[in-house]
Amino acid sequence: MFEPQSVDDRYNFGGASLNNCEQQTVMNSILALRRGPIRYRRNAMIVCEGDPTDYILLIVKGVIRSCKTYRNGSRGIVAFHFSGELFGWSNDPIHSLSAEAAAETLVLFFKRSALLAAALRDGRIATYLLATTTNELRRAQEHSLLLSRLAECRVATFLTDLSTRMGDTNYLDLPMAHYDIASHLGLEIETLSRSITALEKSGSIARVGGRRALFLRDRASLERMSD
Amino acid sequence: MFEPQSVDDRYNFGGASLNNCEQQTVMNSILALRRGPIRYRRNAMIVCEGDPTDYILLIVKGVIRSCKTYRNGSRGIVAFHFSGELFGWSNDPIHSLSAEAAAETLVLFFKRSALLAAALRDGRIATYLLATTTNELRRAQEHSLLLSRLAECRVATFLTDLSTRMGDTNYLDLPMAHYDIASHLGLEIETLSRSITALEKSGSIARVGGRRALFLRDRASLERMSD
DNA sequence: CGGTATGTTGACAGTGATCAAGAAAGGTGG
DNA sequence: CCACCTTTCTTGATCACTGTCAACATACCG
Repeated sequence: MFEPQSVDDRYNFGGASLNNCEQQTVMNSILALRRGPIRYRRNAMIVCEGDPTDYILLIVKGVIRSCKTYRNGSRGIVAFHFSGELFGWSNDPIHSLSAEAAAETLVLFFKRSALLAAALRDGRIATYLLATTTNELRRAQEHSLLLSRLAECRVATFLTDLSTRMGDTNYLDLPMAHYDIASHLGLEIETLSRSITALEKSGSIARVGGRRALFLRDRASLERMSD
Repeated sequence: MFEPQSVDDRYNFGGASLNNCEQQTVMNSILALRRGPIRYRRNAMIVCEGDPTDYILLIVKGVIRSCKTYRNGSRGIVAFHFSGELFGWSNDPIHSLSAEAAAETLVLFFKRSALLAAALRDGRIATYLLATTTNELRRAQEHSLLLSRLAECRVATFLTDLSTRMGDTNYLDLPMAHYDIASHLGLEIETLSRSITALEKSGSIARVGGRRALFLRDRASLERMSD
């Protein structure tokens, strides 16, 4: 099941509040507990709502959507997670959300109990986990604010945030499907499509090539919509 | 400025993943660092967006709204915080959100640097902070899901959640103004008012007395809307 | 007892959802 | 490499939900 592979310091644990040296030490302590990686194909279920919270995930490569499925089959996407992000920490014994591969994805696993024990022993590990969770919280808060705004603004903000998060070039190759983006933004895909078209017509963005790639032509105007 | 008062174990640090005994120890360590409490009148600004994140807050009594103010003066409310909740932890040097009293409120303060130092020294303290932050994250996630649903459903869910959070009786004296609830739910106050009226007409809730108190007459039907 | 802040109700407009059709991209097998 | 099929995306027409504007009612506060 698990296929170990060499782990080097390419792994970036995004945004902890420790200094680099400490972060390195913490990272090594944590990585010593790893299992995996495992590869998932697009749309594969990685963690299901209701599964025990025995493992924490670290994304090596790809994109995961964290989502909830309603009775009627519709899906709400709480967040996307990218390479280098650690998530799935919980206080409860079972997951309240599913984690699914939004694209081809490679994932490392960490036993929750081992991490917790390490955290109690070494405050730096706990502090590191606290920092990543605090980051995620802030993202969730900003996202909930976003959902009260107009469709075009939600899309513009999503695009600039995504671009920043993925390396800050103005060429943006959307790694997930439109229907995933739409769910995440609380929109239908038709509205998402229309919003993209509107941004294109206003000159803020341009479609590139045949695939779902975009060029952020006027980032300032996109960001102006987000205030 | 700070008016120390006796601190006893009435303070409940809501939802940590430590056992009771450990939680008690941690609580005492944390409380030893307290400053305050300070009293705030309704609508008073406690922390302003952009303020340094030097202090963490513990609500002794009352309700705080965590919110963002836009250029046009409108306000988005990310969350409400109640008695016993600790919040305001951040990775950044400045707050991204304001904290304002949504009702008469009493607050204790903790120096962030002292808490962080204590957390690095004692993994249980860090783990405790991690648990409260994880709770807050989960709430924020569920809230963002809620915002994609119909107005009446948002209101129904808000009411049952609030009732549960405030002690689980079916009499619910709303501690904050309707306009705060509306902002929190991404609605206008007119829509909130209409939704409450609709829930009342359907028999799920009833208004009580002259003040903003409600009786959850059919909790099951309210919860059925939330799936 | 007024005066202000807050909440309710109605009429109408605007945004986004839904339904429907078609176009483009990606994958598969010949 | 092309034909064919499926999945994903785009566009249009219509409808429902919520926002906006306006008037009024009620609670709150000196």
